[in-house]
Amino acid sequence: MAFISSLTDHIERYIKALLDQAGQGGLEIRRTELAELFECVPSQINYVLKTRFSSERGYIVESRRGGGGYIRIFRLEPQHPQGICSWIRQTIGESIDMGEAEALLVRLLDHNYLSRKDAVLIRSLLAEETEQLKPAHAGRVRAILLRSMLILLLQGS
Amino acid sequence: MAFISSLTDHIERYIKALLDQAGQGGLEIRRTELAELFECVPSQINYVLKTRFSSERGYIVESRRGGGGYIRIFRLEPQHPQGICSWIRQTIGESIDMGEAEALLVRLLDHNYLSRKDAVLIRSLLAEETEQLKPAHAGRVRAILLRSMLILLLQGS
DNA sequence: TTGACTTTGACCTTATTTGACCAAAGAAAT
DNA sequence: ATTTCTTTGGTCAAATAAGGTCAAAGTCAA
Repeated sequence: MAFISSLTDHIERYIKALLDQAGQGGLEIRRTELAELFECVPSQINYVLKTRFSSERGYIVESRRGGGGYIRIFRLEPQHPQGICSWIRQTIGESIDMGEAEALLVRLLDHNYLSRKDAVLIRSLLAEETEQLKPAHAGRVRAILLRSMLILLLQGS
Repeated sequence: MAFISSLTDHIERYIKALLDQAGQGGLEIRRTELAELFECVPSQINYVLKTRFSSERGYIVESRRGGGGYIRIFRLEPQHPQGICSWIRQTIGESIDMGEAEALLVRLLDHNYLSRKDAVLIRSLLAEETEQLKPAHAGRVRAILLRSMLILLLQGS
């Protein structure tokens, strides 16, 4: 951890300032332009994106190659207090059984992060999609499914 | 947000706007005229049709050469007797690759079943959760995930 | 002096744009 | 009826324009 600002820190701050201006809808940049602005190699930009704008940190990055290529950066506004989403990611982990999943749903329901209707739907989708899987595999699929559905509901529009 | 747009993107938007106006019945264009309008070579139009108006994305394109030649474009409504969710289940099936998934998302976006933000989130979750899986397995997980997320959004509260 | 973080560069993948050449369908001429 | 333009649209591959990956080399604090 450097005390003085590294190039990476500067680029990070620059992008975050742009995001502040951009508001909703996200921000679009060209990798080469940004690299020229900071007089660095283009792959430096990828490093900044990977280390500072990861989904764990609440960002989504999409990009396209070729003519008309771009990099888009979206900041997920935490509309629910504290880091509920990172807590969910932590709690679910690699694999989760039905009992743990149920307990998690109940907690989210209790705290009104989830509507009753959505909880019912999630239960039935979890059951439907894992019923024919071998238990060990079912746990991993359940984790992926539950994590994605919850994050989608909590962050989506 | 000022979208970066390639020529292809502009032509795509132009055709989609024409289709919106045209309603049922489809739309007829002259390849050469369109090419002149956008000051490009005629084969550019074929490229746009191939990449943006594929049957995977829900379009039908027919054409005829010679004097009085034309290109007709029809947009298909996603339709299933049991409703959009059944249509989605059927379309996704047991396994789906990223290209098919993207086509489905674009199609739902085109028909306003999905918000832009939700589409971005879904894309990112699909990528994140399948990136370390072997391709064959990734396809099945992607199918499960995409199906669940879409149904959750379309049926939920 | 080691370990984590950063910086660089060589090489790779993908999307778009262009142009030369091909094929079909109607129109005109024989 | 058949052949020969003329008018369209189709195909494909090369050139161009992005962005991605990965590992080696460099830095810096503990």
